[in-house]
Amino acid sequence: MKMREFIQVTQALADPARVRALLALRDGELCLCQIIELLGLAPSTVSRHLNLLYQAQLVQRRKQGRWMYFTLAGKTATPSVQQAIAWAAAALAADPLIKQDARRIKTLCRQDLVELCACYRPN
Amino acid sequence: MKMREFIQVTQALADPARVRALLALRDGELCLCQIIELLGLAPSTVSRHLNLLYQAQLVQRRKQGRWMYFTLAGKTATPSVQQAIAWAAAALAADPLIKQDARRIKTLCRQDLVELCACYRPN
DNA sequence: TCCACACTTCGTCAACTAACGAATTATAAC
DNA sequence: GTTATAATTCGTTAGTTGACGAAGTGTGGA
Repeated sequence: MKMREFIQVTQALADPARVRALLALRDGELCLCQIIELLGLAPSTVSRHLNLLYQAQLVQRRKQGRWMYFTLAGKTATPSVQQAIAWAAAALAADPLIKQDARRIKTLCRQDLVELCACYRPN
Repeated sequence: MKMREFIQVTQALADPARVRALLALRDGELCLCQIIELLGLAPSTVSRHLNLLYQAQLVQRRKQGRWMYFTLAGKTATPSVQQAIAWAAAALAADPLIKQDARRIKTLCRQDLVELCACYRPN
């Protein structure tokens, strides 16, 4: 790993919203709108955050219809990136906010995607 | 580790100069003036960088006379911090700049401290 | 006591970042 | 096609960061 990539990873991990989004993916794939709901930030802001995580190779993404799904970077990522994710997860395992997020994600996953996306829209 | 501490660590690691300074300490203690010489930055800048590393618990420091010595955080640090250092060292083991630094440090350590401090001072 | 000097703190400036909303793109439904 | 909508891009604004030099602090030597 070159310095440039290393800094990209550490910078990506140097923002609470991005770290929350990253660790929210531990239990599997999430749609962008679910992460928007979780973080409570503007869609454009969350989109930008996830793009930074993607640039840093920390997450993978796939587009399905109108939805963009994200997962943690798996075997495709370099060992250094995988270790970074493992470190973040271990370091923050006991963090109250992260634990609360984990609970909220379970609820979010039970909701219909169309309904969920509608709730952050300002009608 | 709480979110706040985690972000403090990732932010500290999100700057090339600070990462270089941190990894320069792998082979043992260094004086601030040696790190100034290594990085080629203004003393005030380097002092601030090392203070951020100290705040993040990544390094320890001790004052001896006029000199301030830094070492990597050892057993005093939390496991998460130790793992962060180990990750950074492993991830950047092959980085050209870090390898070059390691060579330069060997030279720096052979120089007299008084002489070395003198060479970054103007005239 | 005075000076030299290693380091730190402070003020300043330029560059970067995160947030938002508005406008745009792309896809699905009608 | 036309419309609705999930997501992205762009422009703006406020706050942060990294760099420097000048001034301040504290320690050791003359």
